[in-house]
Amino acid sequence: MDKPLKIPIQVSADRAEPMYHQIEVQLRGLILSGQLAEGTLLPSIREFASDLSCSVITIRRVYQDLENEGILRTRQGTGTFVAQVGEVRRERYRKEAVVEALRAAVRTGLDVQCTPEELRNLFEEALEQLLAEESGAKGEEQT
Amino acid sequence: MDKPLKIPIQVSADRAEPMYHQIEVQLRGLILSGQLAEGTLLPSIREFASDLSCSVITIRRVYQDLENEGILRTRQGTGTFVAQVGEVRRERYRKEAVVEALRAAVRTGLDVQCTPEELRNLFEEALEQLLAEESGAKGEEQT
DNA sequence: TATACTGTTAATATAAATATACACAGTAGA
DNA sequence: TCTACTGTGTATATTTATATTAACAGTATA
Repeated sequence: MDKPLKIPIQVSADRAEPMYHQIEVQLRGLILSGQLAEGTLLPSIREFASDLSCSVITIRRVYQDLENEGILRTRQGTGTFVAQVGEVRRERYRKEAVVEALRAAVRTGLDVQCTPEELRNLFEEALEQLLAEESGAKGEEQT
Repeated sequence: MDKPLKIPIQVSADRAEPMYHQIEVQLRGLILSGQLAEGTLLPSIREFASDLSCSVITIRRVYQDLENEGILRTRQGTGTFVAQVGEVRRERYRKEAVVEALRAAVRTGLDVQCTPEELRNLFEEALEQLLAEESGAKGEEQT
């Protein structure tokens, strides 16, 4: 049995975003980007909860949510693993949340009578800006 | 003093989306699209509440939220009006909600390691699909 | 001024989201 | 088997979001 590894996740109870959601987003990102390989044993809910200074139940919820999404597999008494999702299904899961968010945004735009052209421009702006922020943040990490 | 007009808004207590939010989205749309002209007197909170079969407080919240956004102006004892926002400011208000939603969507995409190209494609897909749905719904209204 | 409209405020009810503790049950290995 | 680990289920606390009532205060006008 593989040794469970330390998961590089940062959460803060101060943020408005609930703990379980912060964890889900980051863990999902690690899995769908391939940084956590299929079959990887995750920390036990107690160990992970201790690491992140939160309740066992919160981790339990995260594992359960991601299992329902199909990207984790869990067995009582044994542990929780990254599921054996094929490349195709992984792509689908990866896109689902994004598509949902994009649709919500577009819907908002149509509600206030944005034209398609206008929406494309605003999208491009947002994308450029966040890409810039991200590369900026990456650079600062090394400081 | 102008006669307050009937506002064409449809709400449903059955939907998961809260009442106040349904009303806000639609009323904001009517104002920012120019269908409700600047200076227009809106129904009193009691009359509007009666029309929509909801509480006075719910309408009150809507008016207050939109006043905080700067697109309504309200005076105790007199009524609530569409604010005198210039074309420039109206454009800004109109875009704000959309930009926020788009940024959230893009952030989600970057979280799961989408490439910019991929996000552009997904955005275009979502836009096309919702445009199709909308024109479809418009057509059915006449049935 | 009287009255009949406006919006306002405070106190409260209800439901949903978030987070928790603790007792329970399955699994693996000494 | 015993022990020490896994996840599971129940019952509950806490907070936030949503919605409400009823008494209050400003405004316009007959």
